[in-house]
Amino acid sequence: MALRHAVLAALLDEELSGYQVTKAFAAGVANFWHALPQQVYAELARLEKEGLVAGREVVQEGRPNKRLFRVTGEGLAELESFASAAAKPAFLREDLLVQVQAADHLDVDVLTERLTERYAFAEAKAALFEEQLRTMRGELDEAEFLRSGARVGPYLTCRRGRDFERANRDWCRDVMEVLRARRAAREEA
Amino acid sequence: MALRHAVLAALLDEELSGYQVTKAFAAGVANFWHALPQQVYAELARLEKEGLVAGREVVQEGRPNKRLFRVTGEGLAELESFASAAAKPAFLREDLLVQVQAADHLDVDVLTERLTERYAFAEAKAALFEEQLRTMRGELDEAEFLRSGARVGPYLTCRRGRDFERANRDWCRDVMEVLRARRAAREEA
DNA sequence: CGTTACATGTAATATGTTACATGATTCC
DNA sequence: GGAATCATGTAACATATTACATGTAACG
Repeated sequence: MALRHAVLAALLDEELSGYQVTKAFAAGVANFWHALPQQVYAELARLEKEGLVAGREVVQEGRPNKRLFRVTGEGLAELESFASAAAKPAFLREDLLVQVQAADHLDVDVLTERLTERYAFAEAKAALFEEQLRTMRGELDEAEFLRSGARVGPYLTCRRGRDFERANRDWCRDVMEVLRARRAAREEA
Repeated sequence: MALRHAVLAALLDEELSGYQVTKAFAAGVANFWHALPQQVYAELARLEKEGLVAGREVVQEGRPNKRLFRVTGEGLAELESFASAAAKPAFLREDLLVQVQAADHLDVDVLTERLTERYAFAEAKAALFEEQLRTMRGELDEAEFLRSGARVGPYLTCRRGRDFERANRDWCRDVMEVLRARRAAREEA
């Protein structure tokens, strides 16, 4: 049970609907956790039943009504106890790394396609995170924001996401270069 | 179904027992995939039934007998078709990021403990990967190995693992410094 | 007039985790 | 004498994915 904590953390600073939490998991939060809409809705229902979040109906016109959730005192206590326990080590799962692991047995052109796609994806995601960071900073420069900004948690995790995607991008570039050079060497021989 | 491809990729360059594959998933392979022994044994059984790997019994004295597995032609074809399809984007799951996301609502000392633990873990893992890289390179320097080494796939994925853990380590250090400075500023006021 | 965004779920299936089970050998 | 390594699983439970279901409104 750990999705619950990711959901609680996402709801800490603002009231959000299930739909918005879902969006967060598809974008920013996805940087450290991943979940499908169905899981988010199910988890919110469970959290509400257990009193860790409280929902309120918001009637809308022109679009479906929604329910906004906020973290309760009990929810915050749950997060505190979660933070007291040792974190499980990270858990990375990347198809592309499996494919590169097998690189010596696979077609270079096919792999290069995959690496090119991932390069573009990483670049786009890094840019998105960078924009979110700019928005959070507002008018302050980074050092000043980190010193005196109201909330730095989401900023620090977002920065990790940006750097992660930058590293992915650079790695894709390097791997493509290595595969290209090895092919050139083979063709010479 | 993707664990199967991670297992196949791990078996590409050498014949391994289920136990050894398990060890690989606990160490190096864990850098891009993660699985418990039970899953590995179950997956190997399934792969063998489907003809993607072939196992052979090795009788041992002083220790239990074992079965060594190698990838078959069909197994390699399966990997090729896996590489032809677009890779799913990475999938990161890190408790500590959830905890830092909530940093502004949690106790700094508790979080610092978590960050210190993770810092040490990342450092140790990066060192382990570095050692594996040295072993793979042998006497060659990196550039030469990448140009002319027999198999570079495992090297390239291991390098990504090393850099990932180095980035984690640096991030932990930076986050602790930010939290420390903010507390100092608060205590002054 | 087709697609995307908004908004929320259920049901069936696949995958992953936890607990349990066994038993010899080597290292501290 | 106790823990770790070698070696392989089964069974029960929890979590995640895929497919399906519904309906309005804004955007191009």
